[in-house]
Amino acid sequence: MNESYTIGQLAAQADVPTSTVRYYERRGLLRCEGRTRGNYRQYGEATLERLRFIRSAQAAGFTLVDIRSLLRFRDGDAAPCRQVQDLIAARLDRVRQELAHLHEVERLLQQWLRICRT
Amino acid sequence: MNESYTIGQLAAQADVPTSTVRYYERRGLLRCEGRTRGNYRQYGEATLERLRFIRSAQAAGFTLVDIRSLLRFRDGDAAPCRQVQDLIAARLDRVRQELAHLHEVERLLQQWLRICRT
DNA sequence: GGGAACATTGAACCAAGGTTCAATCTCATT
DNA sequence: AATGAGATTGAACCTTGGTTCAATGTTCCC
Repeated sequence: MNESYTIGQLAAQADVPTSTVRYYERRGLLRCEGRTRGNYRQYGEATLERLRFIRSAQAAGFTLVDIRSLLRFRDGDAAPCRQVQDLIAARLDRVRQELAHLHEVERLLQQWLRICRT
Repeated sequence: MNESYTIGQLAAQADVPTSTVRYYERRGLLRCEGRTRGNYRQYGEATLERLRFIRSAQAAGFTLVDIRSLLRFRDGDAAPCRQVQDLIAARLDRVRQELAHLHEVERLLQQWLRICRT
């Protein structure tokens, strides 16, 4: 029913500190949808969704700069998607490299542990 | 034949900038084995090996602080190894968590890519 | 209307792992 | 001896993703 959140409510819904929400605003990832008489930020559902998207993109390892690009695509319905595909494909590549590297590291650490136990 | 490297030679052998070698010294990971008349740092094989060890431990994801502990063990032949085992085991745990997370991310990105291509 | 809880701002600060700078000195080669 | 490459130092700066601070203003509930 409630059409609008304060920054604290928004932050709580997305499980983020309010300081982080302001930080994202500084970085151009979020904007508040309005201000109250007392100059408090006001947000709606769309921004909550946007904030959750940011967090999942971060969890997928995108930088805030890349996330800004992802969001620009998400905003401009007419964008060619090509750039976004490239971003995602590049990230997927990196993830696969990291996976390979971590498998190597796992092997190495197991070996160190065996050596260390003797 | 050459028993001794300058900082630049050492750095080149390990493929690290000289600034990084000095930084490791500041952080207590390396010490130079002597100084020339002109106050240039002098290093031997042991330090080169040590530097290479630092780089591989970093590649395995240890922080410089943890590497300092690993090195302390490596230095003191009599140390109980227990601490080092714990460090390695902890890192191995983290690596396995990261692997699981990255597999999840890989799945997610593939899905995004499929969506994006439609 | 009073007090707690929450919001505002810009600026400074943090961790990690380095890099860059300025001014000066040393080393190897010609 | 001169020149250029490489070394010395401490201090300041960088990036990324935030957090903390101080001083002040607003809202909500009793």
